[in-house]
Amino acid sequence: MPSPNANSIIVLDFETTGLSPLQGDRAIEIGAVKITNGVVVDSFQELMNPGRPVSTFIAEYTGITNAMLRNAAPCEEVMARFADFIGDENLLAHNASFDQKFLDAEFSRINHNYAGEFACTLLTSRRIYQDAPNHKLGTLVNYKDLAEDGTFHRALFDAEMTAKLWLTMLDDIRDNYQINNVEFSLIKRLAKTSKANVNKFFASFS
DNA sequence: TGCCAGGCCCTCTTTAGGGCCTT
Repeated sequence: MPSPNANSIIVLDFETTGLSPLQGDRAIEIGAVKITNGVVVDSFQELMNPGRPVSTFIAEYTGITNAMLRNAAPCEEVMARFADFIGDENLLAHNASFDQKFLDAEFSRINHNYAGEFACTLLTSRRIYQDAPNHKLGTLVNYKDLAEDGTFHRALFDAEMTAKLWLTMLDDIRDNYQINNVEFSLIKRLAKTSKANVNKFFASFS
C-alpha cells in the first residue's frame, strides 16, 4: 500500500444524520481541504442522500434539509469520489474519532480501504491550548482570533476552520517550543502525552 | 422489555464515574 505524502494532509468534516453509524446513522455531507506545504491547495464538498430522512434537530443544527438531500447523489457515489480526493494522504479532523468512524463506515459500504492515518485538532488543542475556555471548534477559532466567513456545522466551512486551526497550532508549536520541523508523527505522539507532561514532551526535542 | 455512541481524559481512579466533543 502506498505511503502518505509527508508534505500533505487532508482536513475533513462530516455532517451526518446522528452520532453513531452503528445505530444506523449515515453521512449527509462531506467537506474537505487538502493542505500541501502549509497551503490549502484543493477542496471537496458534496451533499449525499443517506436514503433516510434527517431529523428536525439535524436540519436545524446543520441547515441541511430533506429537500436539499432529495436530489443529492447517494452516499456510495459521493464516497467513491471522496476516496479519489483523499488518495493515500494522512487525515485530520476536529474530534477525529467521530469523523473516522463515519469514514470507515461509509467506505466499508463501498469496500474501500485507505492508507492515511488520522490526527486530531481536538486532542492537540487540549494539550497546547490548556487555557482555552473549552475545545469546541468554534471556541478555538475565536480563541486564536482566526478569520471566519461562513457558517459552522457545514462540512466545508468546518474543514476550512479546522485547517486554519491546524496551521496555527503548528506555528504555535514552532514558536513556543522552538521545534523547526513539526511532523505529523510528532503530533500523533503529542496526542498520547498527558496534559501535565506536554512541556517535558517538547523539551525532549530541543 | 428496556436500552440506546464512544473515545478521550481527569480524578475523590484502576473492581468507576462523569464531563467533553463530534452530529
